[in-house]
Amino acid sequence: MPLARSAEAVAGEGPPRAATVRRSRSPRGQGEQLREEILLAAERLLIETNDESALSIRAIANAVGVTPPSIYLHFSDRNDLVFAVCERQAKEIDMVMERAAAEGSDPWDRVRRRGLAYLRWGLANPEHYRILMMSRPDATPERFVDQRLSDATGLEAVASDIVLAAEAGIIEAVADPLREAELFWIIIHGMVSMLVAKPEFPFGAPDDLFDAMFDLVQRGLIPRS
Amino acid sequence: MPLARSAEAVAGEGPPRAATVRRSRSPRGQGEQLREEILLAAERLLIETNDESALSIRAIANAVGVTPPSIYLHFSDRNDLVFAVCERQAKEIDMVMERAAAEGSDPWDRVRRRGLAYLRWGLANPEHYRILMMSRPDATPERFVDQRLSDATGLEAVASDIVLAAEAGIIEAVADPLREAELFWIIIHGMVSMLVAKPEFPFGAPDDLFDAMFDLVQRGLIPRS
DNA sequence: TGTACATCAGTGAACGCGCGTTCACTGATGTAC
DNA sequence: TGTACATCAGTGAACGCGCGTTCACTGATGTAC
Repeated sequence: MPLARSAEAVAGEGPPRAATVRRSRSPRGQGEQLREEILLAAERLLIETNDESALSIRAIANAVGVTPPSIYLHFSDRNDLVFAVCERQAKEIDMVMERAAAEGSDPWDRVRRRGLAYLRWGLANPEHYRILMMSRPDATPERFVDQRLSDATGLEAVASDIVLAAEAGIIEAVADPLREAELFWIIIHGMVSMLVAKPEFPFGAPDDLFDAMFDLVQRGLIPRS
Repeated sequence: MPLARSAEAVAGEGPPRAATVRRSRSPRGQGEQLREEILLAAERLLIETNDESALSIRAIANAVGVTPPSIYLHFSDRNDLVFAVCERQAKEIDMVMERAAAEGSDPWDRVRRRGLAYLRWGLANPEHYRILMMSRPDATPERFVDQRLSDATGLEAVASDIVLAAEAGIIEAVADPLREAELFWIIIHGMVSMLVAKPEFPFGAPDDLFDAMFDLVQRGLIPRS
C-alpha cells in the first residue's frame, strides 16, 4: 500500500491554507445551499491561487469544509462545476459592461466604455477570463459557444450602439454592424488575453493601451484628405 | 501494490497510437541526436493530439521509442523540454513572417503580409500558439518575455516598416512606431487566440476576418472631412 | 597485438504524489399510521 | 401520543490512473598501455 494513501488524508495542507473547518450540515430542505457555497468557494479559490488547476474537487471540498463526494450531490462532474463557475462570470462580465455603458454620454461613448469595462474586468479576474475565453475548445461545453457567447460579450448591444452612433454622425456608417462589433470584441480580447498571458511585457498601463488602441481604430492609418 | 504499476508498463497504448518501436541506440559521439528526435517527436505529438497535456515525458519517450529517463539525458525537466519546443516554434513564426514580408510590394504591404502570415501560422499550429502565447505566465521561463518575445514576433521589423510606410506617404505619420507595432501585434493576437479558443464561433473565413480587421485599422471610424 | 578500463547512451523498476470518481454507509429529521 | 419508516444531506475509505522524477544498473565501444 503506497504512502500516498495516508498522505491523501491530509491533502491540501502544508501551505497556510484555509483551515479545514467542518461546515455544519444543511437543514432538511436546504440542500441547495451547499451548491451555492461550492460555487463561491471555487470562485474564491480561483482568485486566491490564480490557477485553474488548483480548482480540484478535493481543493474545493476542502475549502467549503465538506468531503469530496458531496460535490457530486450538486454537480455531475468536475467540468460541470467549472462551467457553472463560468456561467456566473459570464453574467457578471455582461453586467459590468452594461453598468459601464449606462454612464456613457452617447452611443459611441457607450461602446468605448463597454470595451474598457471588459478589459478591466478581465485583468481583475485573469484566471476567470482564462477559463472563459482562453481555454481549450473541447473543454468548453456547447452552451458556451455561439449565442451564449455573444450574449455574454454584449455583441448585439455594441452592434446596435454602433448603428446609433453612425446615425448620429459620430462615426462613419458601417455596412455590417454586427461584424464591426465582432472586430471590436476581438481587439479588446487581444488586449486582455495578451496582458493576461504576458504580464511582464512592458505594454505600460492597461488604460493607456486601451486609449491608444481606441484612438487607432477611430482615426485609421490611411492619410486623410 | 496497486494495479496502476502493472498498467503503467504498457502506458500510452489502447488507442491506435504509434507502435512502441525501440529506437536503436545512437553511436558513440552522437548522443545529441536523441535530443533532436525528442524535439521532433514532441512537435509531432502536439500536432497530432492538439493538446499540450498530451506532451508528457512518458508519451514523448514512447513516441521516440526510448524510455522516460533518457529524456533527462538531454533536458533538465519537463518545462525545459516544452520551452525548447517553443523556442523552435518562435523561430519558425519569425521565419514565416519574414518570408511573407519579403514578397511585399511596399513597406505597408509587408506589414500586412506579416500579420496575415502570423495569423495563418497560429491557426495551422493552434497548440503551439497556445503554449507560446496563451499559457500561464508562471509556466513561461523568463527568456520568453521581453526582448525575446518582441524578436519572435517581429515587432522591430514591423515598426521600421511602419516608419518607411509613413515616409512614403502610404500611411499617416505615427508618433511612436514601436507602440503602433505593439497595437498591431495585439490585434492579430486577438484574432489568433480567439479563433484558437472558439473555433465553433461563426467568425467566417480567417482570411476574410483579417481583411475586415485590416480595413478597419486603415480607414478608421471617425468621419472623413 | 592483446587486454584492462573508462565512457557513453541508454534501461528497468520504483517512489511518491494528486487526481476524479464510486460505493456502501450513517445519523438526524420529518411523516404516516 | 408514540413509534416505525422513509428521506435527506452528507461521510469514509478506497479504486485505478497517469504523472514527473530518481536510482542503480548494463552493455557496447573506443582508448591507453
